[in-house]
Amino acid sequence: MKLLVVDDDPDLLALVAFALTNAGYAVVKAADSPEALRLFDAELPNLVILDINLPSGSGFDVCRAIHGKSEVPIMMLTARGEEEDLVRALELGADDYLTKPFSPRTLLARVKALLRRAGIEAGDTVAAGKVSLDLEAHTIAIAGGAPLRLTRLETRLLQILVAQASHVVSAERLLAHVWGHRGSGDRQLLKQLVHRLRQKLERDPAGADLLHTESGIGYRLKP
Amino acid sequence: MKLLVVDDDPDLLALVAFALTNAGYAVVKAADSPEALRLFDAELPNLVILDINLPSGSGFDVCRAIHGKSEVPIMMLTARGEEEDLVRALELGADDYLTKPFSPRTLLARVKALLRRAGIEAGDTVAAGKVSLDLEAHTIAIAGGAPLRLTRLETRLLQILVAQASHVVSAERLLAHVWGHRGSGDRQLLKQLVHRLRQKLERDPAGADLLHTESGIGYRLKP
DNA sequence: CCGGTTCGTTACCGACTTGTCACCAGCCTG
DNA sequence: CAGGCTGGTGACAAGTCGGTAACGAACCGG
Repeated sequence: MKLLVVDDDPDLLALVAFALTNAGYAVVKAADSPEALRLFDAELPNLVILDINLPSGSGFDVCRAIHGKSEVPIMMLTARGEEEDLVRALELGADDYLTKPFSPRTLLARVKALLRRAGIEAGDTVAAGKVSLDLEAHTIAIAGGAPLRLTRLETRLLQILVAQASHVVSAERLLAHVWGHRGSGDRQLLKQLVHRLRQKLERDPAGADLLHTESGIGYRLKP
Repeated sequence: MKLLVVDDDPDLLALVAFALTNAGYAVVKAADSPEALRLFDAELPNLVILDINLPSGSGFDVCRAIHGKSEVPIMMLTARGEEEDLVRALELGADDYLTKPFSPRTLLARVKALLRRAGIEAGDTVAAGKVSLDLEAHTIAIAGGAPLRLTRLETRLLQILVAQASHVVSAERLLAHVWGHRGSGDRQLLKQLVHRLRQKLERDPAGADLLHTESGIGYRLKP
């Protein structure tokens, strides 16, 4: 998840970037509007945090330019008592705003909310023991071996199994997570999916006995 | 990229300035020849668009003066049936001309051509590995090879792929970025665009296998 | 107006994915 | 032991996905 932060105040810029980096986001920093636009094109961030008070009042221009070329959500930073600017910014396409001063915690909460509202999900990797599941690339790597390609259903199945690593997950829950509340009695689907997944995993010797059957209950991933 | 437009007709001046601004150029406007020369010195534009019919017939003077002090390309605007003036202007150092009336589209094409010919392209480029994408000229150069011309959609597609180089970009996100459809299921557009882009890239041997398919997920650019 | 380019649309093909059925083996219970 | 349950396996059909070709509309530049 990549964020672009634009502010001409170096201290605030560093503070915001620090807070966001700590929260696990990749942060790109810009200090003026030409740099902001250049970095926006080059990095295509998932969200933009923009100070309304850029030198030469060009915060609006940046907002308009970005909103015109992309649907990326934009969060404006404003000083207290600038309601007019705020309204103008929202008209120009900003999606949320934050009044200075603000706490890093508030910033983080708003950023998360905005990302969720925009339907942009993190889609990172999940790991447990020697298995590492990449939800975005739909691959799994076992003990540092070459990544295996997974299908959509296989990825969903492994997602919950890795998350509950070394705990049994009931067939019901697996069915609900992979297929949604569909044919909840349909064990055959699960049987087949597990079968096919095992075949795929056995191509990597280290992954041969990862998937354990707990008879009458469900399945378990042994990491 | 900064352009100086000189015309004594306020309507035409505004129209031309609007078209060029919309295309992303910075535009400086002048209504008469003293102002033109003053602004030329002050702003040092990359290209001058000059009406031949300035009051007191001084369009030629401006042309000569500018051509004498700089190598900047000059485009003259002429009314129909002023061939003599045209020849004189070209002798005085004008590089191209447009006959009024002209469409904004034509103007833009000629301006771009002139800038390219003069070798002062904007150079708003994004790079990743051996590929270098020029967002303004709509060209891509691979491993230092000759630039390939791209269409608008191809450029937008490559922009996001280059920005996320060697990471998978989901079909959803590509669709959203190129067409603006949020979550629209229209994959056929993407299929076609990728197909056409691959054909174009294969004309450069170094670019033959840049675009990788990640089945069920999206595409990836291997730099 | 003409020729070229760009782009959306439809259609078809092959490969992969997924749902479904059939069958088998093991286990438990009456 | 019969019958029912569970889980594993193979096979097949339907659906989906990606690549390719071809047509045509819209647009642009001359």
